[in-house]
Amino acid sequence: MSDLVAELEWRGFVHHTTRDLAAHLAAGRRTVYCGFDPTAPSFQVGNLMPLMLLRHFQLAGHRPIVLMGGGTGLIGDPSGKQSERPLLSEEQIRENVRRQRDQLTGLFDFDAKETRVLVLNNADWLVEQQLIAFLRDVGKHFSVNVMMQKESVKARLDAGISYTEFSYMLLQAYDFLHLSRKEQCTIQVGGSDQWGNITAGIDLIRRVDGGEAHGLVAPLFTTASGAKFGKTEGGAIWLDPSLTSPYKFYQFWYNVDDRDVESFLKLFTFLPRVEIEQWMKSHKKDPSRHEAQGQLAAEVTTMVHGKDATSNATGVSAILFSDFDPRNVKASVFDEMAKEIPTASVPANNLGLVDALVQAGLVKSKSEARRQIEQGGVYVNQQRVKDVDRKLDPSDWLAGRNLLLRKGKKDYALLRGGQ
RNA sequence: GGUGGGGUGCCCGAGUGGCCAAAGGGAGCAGACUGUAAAUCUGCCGGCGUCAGCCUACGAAGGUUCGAAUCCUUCCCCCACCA
Repeated sequence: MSDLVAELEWRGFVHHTTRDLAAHLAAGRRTVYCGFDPTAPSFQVGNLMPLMLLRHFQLAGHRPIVLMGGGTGLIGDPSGKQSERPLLSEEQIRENVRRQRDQLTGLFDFDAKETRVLVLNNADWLVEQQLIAFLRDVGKHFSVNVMMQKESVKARLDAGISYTEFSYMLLQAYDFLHLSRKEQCTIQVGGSDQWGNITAGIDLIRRVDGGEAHGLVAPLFTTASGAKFGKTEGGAIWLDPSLTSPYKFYQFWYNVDDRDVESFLKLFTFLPRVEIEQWMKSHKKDPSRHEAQGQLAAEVTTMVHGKDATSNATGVSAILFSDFDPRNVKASVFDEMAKEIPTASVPANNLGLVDALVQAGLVKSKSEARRQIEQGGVYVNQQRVKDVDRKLDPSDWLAGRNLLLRKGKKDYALLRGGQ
């Protein structure tokens, strides 16, 4: 386990660490945590990076703690944000915690004897915390002057920051202290914007308990094209299959820029170094085969959604992106598609194509639907349609009740209706 | 508290009485090219529509005017300098 830091460095997880982290890890089994504020009902691919980090620690023989921010989520972390965020309701946070918790199942080993992952919720110790006691026991160890120097605060001095968000750092520091006492946790990991909060915790542990603690932050992630990672046309890519279908999820990874595949394979799969190097070798020889992307997509989809989901996604992808005639597709295959691509039930008769596009969710408004048709971006059963007044008629329904709508190159939806 | 500057579409930003659904850029979408790539080029980019036009929009609310993002009043918020 001594070469964990080297392994993480090679994979690109290390932006910054405390000085003696490697020695600290080499000396024995450690407990490491990462916090996640439940600001959404699901994790998204952006959260995958710290989750992978924790999992690497677990694989290397350390014990990971996933800390759900049921308490800190009520306050709001100013780190990396340019403006004050609205407060989320308590019910919202509770619901988000519940849903995100379920997504951890496939990502960690819950059964290992010594290194079993621990999932905690800081609402359990923060919500009941008494204000006066907190200010006396914790607040006294913080210097406002130092806090003002932290990037998360400094960046907000112009735009403004509420006292609530300003206090966030103390809560996160206190979490670390709490976990170091209750769970002998000595390491905290996170994204690079968490560095200030992590060192705040390390300082607190040293001041209050004279304890030693460490931190590691991953680099801020930017894709080759400069776009924010994890966002596509439709918005964020979620881990929850009801928000982002496994097919869409698979497609997200399959479409990764050539220039990014290598770092993605390192960050988001557990493939060993030699294997990644092999994939990259064949990728460089002929990028057009999309082999590395295919491998990446299969690995990540399997990790998050399981083997069956991956084979469905590859199956549907193979059909949709081949030169196929939907007229020859069997009803059972449409049934498979229906599980993976957006599907809408519509009346069978006399529905206008414009309305169909809206109902299928491929466009936001009728105006946009018309525009897309006029620009040649709309296909009914893979046939381009340029007639804005086109109605769907009985001959459009395949295998009884299926109609494949497409907008642009790769945006599909299935309509079900017909007789 | 005082003085000055400012709040425009997803973001940045021009626009100071009609020609403004609002220049330009970015983002996004579509088309061509291609490898379900990148780069590039072209088009689109508030909603509704029987394509004539209608509705909603330039911090908020009122007002002046035939007519306002543009003028006036009040209010809210931000920035700079001064105290």
